[in-house]
Amino acid sequence: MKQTLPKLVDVARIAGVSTATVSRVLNDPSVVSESTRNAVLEAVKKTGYRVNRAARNLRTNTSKTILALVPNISNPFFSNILSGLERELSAADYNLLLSDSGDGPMTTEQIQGFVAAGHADGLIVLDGSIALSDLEDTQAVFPNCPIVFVCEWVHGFKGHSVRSDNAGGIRVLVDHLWELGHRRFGHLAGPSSNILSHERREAFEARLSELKGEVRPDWIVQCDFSIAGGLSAAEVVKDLKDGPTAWICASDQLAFGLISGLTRAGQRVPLEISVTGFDNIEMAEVFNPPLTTIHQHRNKLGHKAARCLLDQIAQTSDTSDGDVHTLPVFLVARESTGPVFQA
Amino acid sequence: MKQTLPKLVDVARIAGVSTATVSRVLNDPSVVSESTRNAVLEAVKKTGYRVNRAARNLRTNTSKTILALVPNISNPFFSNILSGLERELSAADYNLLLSDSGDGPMTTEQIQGFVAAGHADGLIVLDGSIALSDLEDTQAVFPNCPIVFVCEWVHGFKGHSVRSDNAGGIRVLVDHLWELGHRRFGHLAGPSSNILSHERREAFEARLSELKGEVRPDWIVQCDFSIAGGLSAAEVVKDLKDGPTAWICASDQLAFGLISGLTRAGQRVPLEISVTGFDNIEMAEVFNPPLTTIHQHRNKLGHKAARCLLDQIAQTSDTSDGDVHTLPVFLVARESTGPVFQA
DNA sequence: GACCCTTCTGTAATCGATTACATGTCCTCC
DNA sequence: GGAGGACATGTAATCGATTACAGAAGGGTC
Repeated sequence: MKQTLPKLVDVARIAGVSTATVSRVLNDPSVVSESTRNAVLEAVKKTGYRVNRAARNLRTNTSKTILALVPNISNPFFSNILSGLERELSAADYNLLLSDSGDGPMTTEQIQGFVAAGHADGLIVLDGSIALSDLEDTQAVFPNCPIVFVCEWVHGFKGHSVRSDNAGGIRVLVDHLWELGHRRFGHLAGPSSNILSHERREAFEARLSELKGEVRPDWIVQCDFSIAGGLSAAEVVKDLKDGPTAWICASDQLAFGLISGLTRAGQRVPLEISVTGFDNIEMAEVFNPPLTTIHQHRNKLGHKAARCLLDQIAQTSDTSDGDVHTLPVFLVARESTGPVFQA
Repeated sequence: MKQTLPKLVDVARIAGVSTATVSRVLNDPSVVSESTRNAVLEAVKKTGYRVNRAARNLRTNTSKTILALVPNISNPFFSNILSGLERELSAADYNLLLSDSGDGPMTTEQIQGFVAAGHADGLIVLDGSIALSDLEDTQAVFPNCPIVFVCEWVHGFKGHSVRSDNAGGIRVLVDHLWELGHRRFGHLAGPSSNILSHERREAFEARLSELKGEVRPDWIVQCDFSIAGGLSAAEVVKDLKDGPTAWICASDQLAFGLISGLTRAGQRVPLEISVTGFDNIEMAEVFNPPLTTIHQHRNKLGHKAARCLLDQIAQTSDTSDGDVHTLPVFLVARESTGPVFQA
C-alpha cells in the first residue's frame, strides 16, 4: 500500500537518460535538446513525478518559503494583508509560512529560531514591536534573508518597508472636520508601544497646530486598537463637560466601540458628536451610522511587500538599503461626521 | 562575511564525539551518558548550532509542517480559526503553511501539488467545496498525510472533522423568535454550493415544521455570506407585502448587510422586523442595534482541529476513521430581535 | 585532415542530518 | 575465568535532488 513516490532516478530510467538530464529539463529546459526534453516530460507525466522539496532545499540551500510574523492573526486588518501577500507569493511559487508573534515582542532567539526552522528565504514582518537590535542580529546571522516590513515598522532599521500614508490620512480627516466647523478635537490613540499610534497621534497634533487649533492633551485617550478599547474610552469620554465635538480614532474598530458607547450613553452621532475611523474595513460601510474613515489599500500593501521581498531575493546584490514605500490613502466621507452641533 | 552556519559535524568536533552522538543528544538525550551529553550541549551552545531542517526533513521524510487550505484568508471568520490552529501547532513545534484556495474549488492537481511542494505532514481544510474524489485521490497518494476538516466538510469523506453545532444553533434561534411571538419567518441562506448553507437552511425548515410553522420557499433568499450579500437581499426583501417579521441570517455579515439595507429603506429593526445572525463576530456586540446571534468558539475549532491532526500524525495506526467532533454553540440574545410588531 | 567550437549528456560529488549495525567496555553471575 | 547482557559510542550508508566537470558528437574553417 505504501507505494513510494516516484523519484528523479525513476524518471531518468524510464526516459532512458541520466538524472542530471532530468533535473535540467525541470530547472533549465533550454539547455536540453527538444527530443530528450519531450521524452523526459513524458516520463514525468507517466510517473506522476514531483520534485522532493526537502532534497532540493538541502542541495540548493533555499526553501522557497517566506515567513510572515504577525502580531495577531485573528485581527481582520492583518488578514487582508496576508491575502495580498499570499497571492503574490504563490504566483511566484513561494510558500507562505505563518507565525503569530503573540503577546509581547519577539526575541532574537525566537526570530532566528523561526528562520532557521522554516529555513525561510525571507521575512515579512507586520509587527513593529520587535527590537532593532534583534533585527540586526538576525540580519547578521542570515545575511541572505531579506526582511521587509509592512504596515508597521521599526525606527532605524535599514531595510525596505511598505506602509500607508498615515500622517496624510490623519491630516485629511482633521481638515474634513475643520471644514465642517469643528474646533474642539479629541483623539483616541492606539497603544503607546505601537508605531502607528505615534505616527497618527503626531500627525493629529501637528495638523491641528498648523490650523491654529487647540491641542488638549487631556482629550487624547490611549487605548488598544480593539472595539473593547473604544468602548472603555467611551466610558471616560462621555462625561466630559464641553468636550470635543469631533473624535478622530486611530482605527475603525476603536471608532465602532466609541460610537457604540456614546450612543448607549445617550449621545447622538453625528448630530452632537462626529467620529472618524482609520482603515475602512468592510464593516465601516454598513455600520450605523456609516463610518467616515480613511481607506487603506490593504491588499496592495501585501502585494507590494511580497514583490519587494522577491525582488531582493532575486538580485543577489543587496545594495538597496532602506527604501520606504508609502502608499496613498483617501478619505471616505460617510455619515458619522457632520456639521458641528448648534444647541 | 558569509560565515556559514555551524553544522552537526562542527559541534561533534568541538565536543570531541561523533556526529551520531550529537544527533542522539538532540533527538533522544536519554540514550547518551550524562557527561557526553553535557559536553555536546555545551558545544551546541558555543557554536550556536541549529539543526538544518531541510536535511532533517530529507532524511526523516517529514516536514513538521501543516498545510491549511483556506477559501479566503481575508475573511475574518477564518482568521480566528487560524489563530487557534497556529497556537496549537507552534506549541507542538509544527509550522503552519497557508494557502488560499481562492476562487472556485481546488483540483487534485493543486492539492497534491501543495502537499508535495510543502511536503506537509498533514492537511487542515477549511474549504468544503473540494470534490470528494479529489480528497480520496490525495489520500491514496499520500496515505501518511492525514486530513482534517474544520468548520466546513465534505459529505462522504472518511476522516476527522471539527465543526460547530450548526443545526442546534439555528434551532435555538427559531425557538427564541417563536417565543417572542413571531410566526412568519424568512431565511437569508448562504451560497448553494456551501455545506453550511445547506445545513443551516435544512435546520431552519425542520425546526419550523416541528413547531407547525409555515415554511415559505419564497421567503428563503440565497446570497453569498458577505455584507454585500445582505445588502442586496435587503433590496429584494424590503418591498414584500406581509413578509416575514423575523429574518434568520446564515451569518453575522449577512445580518449586518440586511439590517443596514432595511434601515435605509425606512424599516425599523427590531421594532418592525427582527433579524438574527450566526457566528457572533466581535462586531456583533457594537453593531447598532447589537445583534442577536449564535456564538461559535472559533479559536476552539482551530485548537481542536490541530490536536486532532497531531494525534493522527502521532499514532501511525490509522484505524480511526471518520470521527465528527461537534462543538456546542450558544445563543447571544441582544437587541436586533424583539416581540412581534403590533401595528 | 587537423583543429576548435558548440551543443548535448553522463558521472559522480555534494548538501547536512539520521540511524542500522558494529564495536568496545564494564559488570554480573555461575 | 568465561559467557552473556547492558550500555555507550563510532562508522558509514542513506535520504533525493543539483551541478561542476568531463566527455562525446557534430559542424565549420583553413
